[in-house]
Amino acid sequence: MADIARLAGVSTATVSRALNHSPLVNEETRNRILELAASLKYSINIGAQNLRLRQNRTIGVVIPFDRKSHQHLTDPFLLTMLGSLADALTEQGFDMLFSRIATDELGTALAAPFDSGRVIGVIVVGQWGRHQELNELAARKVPIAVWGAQLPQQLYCCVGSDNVSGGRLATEHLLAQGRRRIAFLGDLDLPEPAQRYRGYRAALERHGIDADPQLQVSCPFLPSGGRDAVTTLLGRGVPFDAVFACSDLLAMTAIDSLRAHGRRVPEDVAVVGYDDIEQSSYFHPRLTTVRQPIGAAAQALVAKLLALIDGAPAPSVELPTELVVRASAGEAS
Amino acid sequence: MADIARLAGVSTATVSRALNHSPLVNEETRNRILELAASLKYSINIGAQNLRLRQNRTIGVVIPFDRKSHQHLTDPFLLTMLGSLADALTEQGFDMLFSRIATDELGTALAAPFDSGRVIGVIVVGQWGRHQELNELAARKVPIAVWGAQLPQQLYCCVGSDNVSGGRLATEHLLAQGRRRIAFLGDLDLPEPAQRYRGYRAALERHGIDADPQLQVSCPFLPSGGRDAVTTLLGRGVPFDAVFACSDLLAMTAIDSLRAHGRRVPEDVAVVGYDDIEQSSYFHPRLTTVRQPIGAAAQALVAKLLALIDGAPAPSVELPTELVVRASAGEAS
DNA sequence: ATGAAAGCGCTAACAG
DNA sequence: CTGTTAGCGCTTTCAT
Repeated sequence: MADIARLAGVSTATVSRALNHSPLVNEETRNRILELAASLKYSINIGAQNLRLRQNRTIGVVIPFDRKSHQHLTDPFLLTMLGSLADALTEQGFDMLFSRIATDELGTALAAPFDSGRVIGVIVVGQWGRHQELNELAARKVPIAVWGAQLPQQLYCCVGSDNVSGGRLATEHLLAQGRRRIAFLGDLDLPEPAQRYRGYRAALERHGIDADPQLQVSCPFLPSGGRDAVTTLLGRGVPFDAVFACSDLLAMTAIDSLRAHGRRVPEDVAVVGYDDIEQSSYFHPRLTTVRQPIGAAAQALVAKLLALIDGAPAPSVELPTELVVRASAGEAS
Repeated sequence: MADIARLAGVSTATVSRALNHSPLVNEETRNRILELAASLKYSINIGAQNLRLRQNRTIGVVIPFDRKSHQHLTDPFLLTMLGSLADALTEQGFDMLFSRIATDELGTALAAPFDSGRVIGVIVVGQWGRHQELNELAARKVPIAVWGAQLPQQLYCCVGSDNVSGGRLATEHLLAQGRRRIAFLGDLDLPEPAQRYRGYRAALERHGIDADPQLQVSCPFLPSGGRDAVTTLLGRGVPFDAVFACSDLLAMTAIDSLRAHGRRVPEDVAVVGYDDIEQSSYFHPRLTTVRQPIGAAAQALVAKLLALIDGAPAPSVELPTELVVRASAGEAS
């Protein structure tokens, strides 16, 4: 900027004003400065500007990972969420600082980019069993919006889908297809699968069916999850004619594995997934699944976070959930 | 920092030194300051620090989008690349500033985060037909590493796979399966598909087969691409017994569409994809595809960019390409 | 071992 | 309309 001031024969203050399109500066001068800046490919140093203005238009996005298992980021649901968040943020004129943090460091590392002034708020995808740490951040007034499940005593703003009714929807559909031995795939230690399980239980109960604990198998949201779950299920020797998986990734890998074991889908085993990622529409058989509106979720997360940053209240929301009937669980009922 | 200085009864200079673990400061004083900082959840303002130190550890990552078609970021290949870049960057201790830019603005907008000092280098995923603009940036000494195809007169550092041999590999495999009418799906206006097409042509030629232009269909890397291509192909009424698609996304949506049209894969039509995204291994039929090592690619992009930033030379590289034989094109030959 | 002071690149009173 | 000056939060000589 000093260079430009010298070349234009004015003070840096004038250059600053011109660059910011202040009406105070003479049009001729402004044009001269603007041309000069363009020809030098000069662009205001945002860091210095932020420092001076005490502002910032960068939002942190964190997708945690589990140190033990989840080395790489490959779950299509998470990836799609990331893409949608990028789109939503771009649309609002914010930059996205993306980072991955190990779940066991969430408590300390999550707020670092905020405390150090790099971002003005953080979006976290998933609770990862760190409800308490997230609550502490919210209590500290760190602007934070989390994708996940609503929990009791939740201080932080949470955006999620209606997991209980999602679980109910999926199970009711399977029951309507005449299935009675419905396996449940998902990690009950995580809030979202736990709520979906409640919906699953409720639906069974409504039909007078006892839930068989042998049909519930815990598995992480990983590609190996569906495969391992099927192996476990088969190993237990319990009969089952349907599977409700807590994510489409799990559903797809389970289907692949069932097929490898000679079970036809949906004839022998009907499968319902959760998420409705794009791939579900061209997977074979096309996946029947509980739709989570990812695009809307990303928009909501951004909107909530911006509200929080503005000091406005941002109550948690549960996005409506919807069953998308395709082929993997038999025809529409 | 001023607060801490006051509370600790020292100057900000000492606080700064203590926080940076300078050996110059008395151990007792340092501990007092460190504790104070921890209890206040204080963390150095990175913006100010960067300004003063004239440094920065943020890298820009850009995934362009085509204004006309590609509204949202859903291609699993791109998403996986993004995830891998995030992992590679995190591993090296760099932050990632992610942005989406319309292809028609690449020339001007790509360097903005660099010129404004927000990032010290940029990774661009895909050339998007903007070879010239990318060259100009490189000529301007903007540190930039691009995922794409090597082209004549390329000034920028490019990391890509060996597309010609990839195309050859895929086609040879199909030929070895006895297929002779091989459709090619991909946009020849883009450098990578164009190179893969050269490999395709070379393989056909080696077997004394004339390439039928009716078998080449242009389609963008979108979910609708494979479907539309199949419709076009069927509409042309030309017989075909195989498809080589320029991405797994295209291959999968093409397979879905073929199935909808009553064609069995691989019996009636053998299909080979390109990329080897994770989903290919649990798609049905499991996809035979040309593997692009995405993780290695991300590592290479980061390494190249860091070299460039250090002022070191960073020659372009072509990563080796490999055929992964699964089920969508028949048994292994 | 610590403090005073200057300055990184920018903007906003305040004068003129 | 434009220049002077102070200061955003930090680090680093240079003194002491």
